This record gives sequence, structure tokens and C-alpha cells, in this order.
Amino acid sequence: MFEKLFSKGGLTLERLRGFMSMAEAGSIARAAPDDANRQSQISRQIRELEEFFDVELTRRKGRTLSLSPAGARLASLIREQLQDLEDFRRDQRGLPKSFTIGAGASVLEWLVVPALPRLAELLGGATLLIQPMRSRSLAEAVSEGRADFAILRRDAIPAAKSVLPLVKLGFVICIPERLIPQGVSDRQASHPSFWRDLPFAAGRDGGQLDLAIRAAMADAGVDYRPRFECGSILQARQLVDMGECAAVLPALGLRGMDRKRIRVLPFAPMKGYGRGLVLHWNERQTRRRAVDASTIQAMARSLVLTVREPGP
Amino acid sequence: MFEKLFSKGGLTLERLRGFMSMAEAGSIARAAPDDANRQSQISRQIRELEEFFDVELTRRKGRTLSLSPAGARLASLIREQLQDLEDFRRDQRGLPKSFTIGAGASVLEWLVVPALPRLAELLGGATLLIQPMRSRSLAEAVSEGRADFAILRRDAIPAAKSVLPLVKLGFVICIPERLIPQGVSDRQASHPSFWRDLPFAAGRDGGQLDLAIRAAMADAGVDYRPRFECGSILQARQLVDMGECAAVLPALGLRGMDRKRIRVLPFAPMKGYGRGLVLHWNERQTRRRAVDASTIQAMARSLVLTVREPGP
DNA sequence: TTCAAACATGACTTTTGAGTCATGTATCCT
DNA sequence: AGGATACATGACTCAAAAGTCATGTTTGAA
Repeated sequence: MFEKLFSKGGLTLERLRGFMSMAEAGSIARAAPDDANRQSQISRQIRELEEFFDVELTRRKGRTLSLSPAGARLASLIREQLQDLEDFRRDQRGLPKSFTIGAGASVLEWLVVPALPRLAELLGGATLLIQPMRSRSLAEAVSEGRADFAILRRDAIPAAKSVLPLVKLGFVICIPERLIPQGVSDRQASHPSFWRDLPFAAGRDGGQLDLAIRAAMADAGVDYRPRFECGSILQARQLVDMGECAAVLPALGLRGMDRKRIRVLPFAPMKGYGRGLVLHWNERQTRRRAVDASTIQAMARSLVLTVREPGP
Repeated sequence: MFEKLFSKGGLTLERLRGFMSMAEAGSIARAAPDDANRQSQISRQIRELEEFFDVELTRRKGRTLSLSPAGARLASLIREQLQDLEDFRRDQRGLPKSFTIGAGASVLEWLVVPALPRLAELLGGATLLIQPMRSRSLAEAVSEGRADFAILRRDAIPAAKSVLPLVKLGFVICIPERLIPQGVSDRQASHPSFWRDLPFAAGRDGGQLDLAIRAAMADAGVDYRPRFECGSILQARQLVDMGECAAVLPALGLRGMDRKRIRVLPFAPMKGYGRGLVLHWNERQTRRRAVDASTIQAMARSLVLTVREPGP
């Protein structure tokens, strides 16, 4: 049946793996950082596979490589196959499967991480690998099978399939009461002119979310110069909790916030910004890896609950 | 990601292939007939895989081997993987895919073979491999992915999924006019007592079909001692065409029969016997190998037409 | 135009696993 | 009991592929 695959030699798992690692990393150099030997080896292994299949798997693009259509297909094929073999191996040893979940950094922090134990349980005690990513590449990662699941904005997914709605991404402005003079109403505090003199904390992770907040502030005519520029929005929130700063946060990030000490108001300038967050998955993967629809639904439910439940 | 698969060595495509060939053949000896070297090699390759995965893949059963559950799973995994690699290879060379169709010997002869050119066309010019099999093992072959399609009796399939009805399997008795005295009506000729002195031709291929005919004759009180016992029912039909013998044939087998010279009557004793023939396929395979539902429907339709159309 | 990064290649050595052969052991059949 | 069948194993040889190192080519950027 498969004589042609073996009759002339040249096809080995090592070679397939070498090619795949380049395909996943996007370049040979990134597939084997600081290892010139391995790099030259991968380069050669790719050539050997190209000879075997008699097809161009990569194309030079600038001084790095990109995948040809055939290469992209072969790469995702190999990923599936190695994944299946790995699942088999782990199963036989009684080890749990391992799933990859991708999301933007802030969603990971606030939505995914708190839900991780429950998600792992739903997936049969699986090992979970969380992968921070920009939403653009998330949809791609799912469709290529590099991630089993992703949590991202609905509008970042081309097709409307394999999607379950989670929560609406809204934004609030959080101001510690101690920064608000006596007698200032919610209405007054919601007005941009009131924000002018507040000390703000902002995330500066270069993510879309952070950029959107800055843009919205500019639109509202506020000269937004945060006193603290934190590495992540999670850190900004800590400053809010400490009563030191105000901050614009995604509504997701309110778990455990003390409403007596912190006034939480809708952040009008970004009213139209947030689309719904969804749980997205790769149908082909979940089917192959025996994750059934009810499990995925339960995962979505537990992600929704995570937001609603009071924090620890 | 897949370090564990490669860090200690021991996993190679050759070994996986060796194991799979044993799994498909049912024993090492049958996987490599008359090749003691290859046999010892396969035996060793299986052991090496067992060491790698740290699991028993085979069990001794008498003096031959059978698969453990893990072995069965691994074998079907490997088959899929090699199949995908082979599909990829052929695609890149512009070669057609190759599909396996299983059916009982008589169904193959009368239903499948005449439809083959059209089926191949529907499957994108695919190479078709036809595989004669008893119906019991057919359903199994499909579910294990050893066959992509099968044509078999509906009741031979456990689940009712991935099935399209084709034709009802009915039986007729065919009697050359020259063996029928003047003035004998259809009604008279349909009566078992009339058959007593006819020279019959029978297939004796040991298939269920042949056995069922013999049992039905016995039930009808006919001392059924065919004059000719042919190797296949197709040969029996030739004798009917020649005007030498009468025979009980499946209604499928009437294509091109000259109704002026041969009287064709329903064979009452087997009225309840025939269940519907269906086209059955492996959903997982067809999905993976990109055969869409409409193609399968078209295949079923063309198989039905094959029976209805006049023969060449 | 010069440099460094990213990949390619030639010319090896080393390791692994495929392939061969002789022989051993359990099981079935007669 | 005796022989044949089916698989297992030890002890090799040989080929293929992995791994190493030096060096070459192309390309982007300073």
C-alpha cells in the first residue's frame, strides 16, 4: 500500500520534525536559536524532504524563509501526526493529554488563568499550555492547529464556525475614592474634564487594548499622561487597589475589586470599542483528540462563570 | 512540543510501518510471506516499539499474534498517517489519490466493476483498489480505515451512520426457454415442483449467498443437486446464457440477460432473505481525504443507475 | 560598501537502525 | 511423539541518516 513512501528512502520522522520546527518558528534561525549546527541540519533536512516529495516546501523571502502552499500543508500534516503519536504515548503511560490555549495577554491574566484548574479538569486532567499572542495570529494559530483553543474577539475570526460566545468586552474607569473630592457624583466623575488631574496608571505592553485606551483618551480631549506606565494592565490594577491611581480597565478585570474603596464607572469613550469575546477552537483538532462538544460547552460556561463569580 | 518523541530515539517510520503491516495482515508470517528475514525484522521492530511506548502492542494467541487495544489504536493511527503522507506525495506529483472499495465477490462483479469508471471519475480520477471480502469483515475494514468504502447489506453494519441505500437485494430464478415445455405458464414455472428435473448451475464459492440458496431450496422441498458447481456465480450465469442450465441468481446479476431466451421469475423461497444493499464509508477517512458528501451521494446514485441501465 | 544575519553546502565522523543468518521456543496438527 | 508452523532472539554487517565544522552565498541595514 505505501511502498512508494519507503522504497527509495529519504523519509524519516527526524526530517519531518526538522521541517516542522522551522515551519512553526517561521525561520530556521528561530527554530534553533544559538545552534548553528542544528540550523544547518534543518536546512539540509528540508532540502532532503523537498527532494523526496519532489516539491518546493519553502521559498526564500528576504533573508528568511516562508512556506510554499505545499510546505504549509505538509507542516500542518506533520504537526497532527506528531500530536497523535504524542497523545498515544502519553495515554499509554497514563499521562494526561496536553492542550494549547491562546489568548491576548490581558485576557489570559483575567479570564483564562483563573479558570485554568477547572478547564484542566474538564479536559480530563490535561496539561494546559497557555500561549500569549496577538489576536491577529490567534485565529491563524487555531486554524493551523498550533493552538487547540483560543479566546479572542469574535471579529478576529473569519468564519463563524467553532465559536461560543463568552462575555462582552467592556471598559470601565476605576477611581479610588480617596482621589475623589467629597460630594462628586458619579455623573460628575464620569466626565472627561474630571479626569484631567487624576494620576493614572496604564499598561504599556504595546497590545491593542492599551493602544485603544490611549486613542480613546485623546479623542475625549484628555491629555492622558499616566504617572505610571506598567508592563501589564494587571500591574496597573494593583496600583488602583492600593488607592494610588485611577485606571481604565477592561470590565473583565474587576474580580475582587473593593467597590467601597474604588469607584467603578463606565468608560464612555470606548463604548463602541469592545466586541464580544468568544471561545474558538479547531474542529479538526478537537475531533481528532476526542474532545466532545459538551466538554467545549462546559469550558465556555466555566469561563463565563469566572468573570461573574466574586474573586478570592 | 514533541521532544519526548525524539529525545531517546527508537521511533522511526520504518518501525511503525513494520508494525502496521503485521497488524493489517493479522500475523507476521502473512505480512511477509516467504521472507524469514523480514519476518524476524518485523518481530524485532514490534518489540522495539513496545519498548519505546512502554506498552504491549501484541499478544500471543495460539501460535500467532493478535493486537492489544493499544496495538489496534496505534495501527489505525499509523495507517492514517501513512495514508496522509501518501496522499500528499501523490498530490504534489499531480497523481490521483487511491481509494479502496470493498464488497462481496458477487456484488463486486455485478455492481461495482461496471460502475468503476464512473466512480473513479467522481473521485477526481482516483485509482481504485477493489477488495473482495466477506460482509462480516467489510464493516470492520471500513471502521478501521482499511477500506474507504464498502458495499454490503445494511444489517451487516452496527451503527446506522455513514450509509446510503442502493438497491434491494432480491433473487430470481432464471430458466432458459428451451428447458421449459411448451405452454408452461410463469405461475407453473415458479412452483418448486417444476424445478425438480431442471439442470441447475450453482456457484460454490462458500459465500453466504450460495449457502442461502441451497438452504432455501432445501426448505422448499427441492432436492437441489446442481449439475454444475461453478467457482463463482458469474460462471453459473454464463451457463444460463448458453441455455444449458437454470440458476438462482441475485436480481443484480441480470444486466444484459436476453429475456426472450431466458425466463426470469421471482424466487419465492428467498423472498424475505435479501436486505437492502448500502454504500458505507468511513466518515473519518472521507473527511480527512477530502471526499465531500455530495461526491458520495453521486457515487451512490451512479451505483444505483448501474443496475437499472441496460447492459452493454 | 561594509557588516552581520540568515540560510546553504561540502566534506567529513559518528550513531542508529535496517538487514542477514543461525538458532531457540512455544503451539498446533497428525 | 514427531514434525511443521509461527514467532523470538542473539550476534553480527552494512547503509543511511544524524550530527559536526568550516566555509560560501544572499540580503537587509548601518
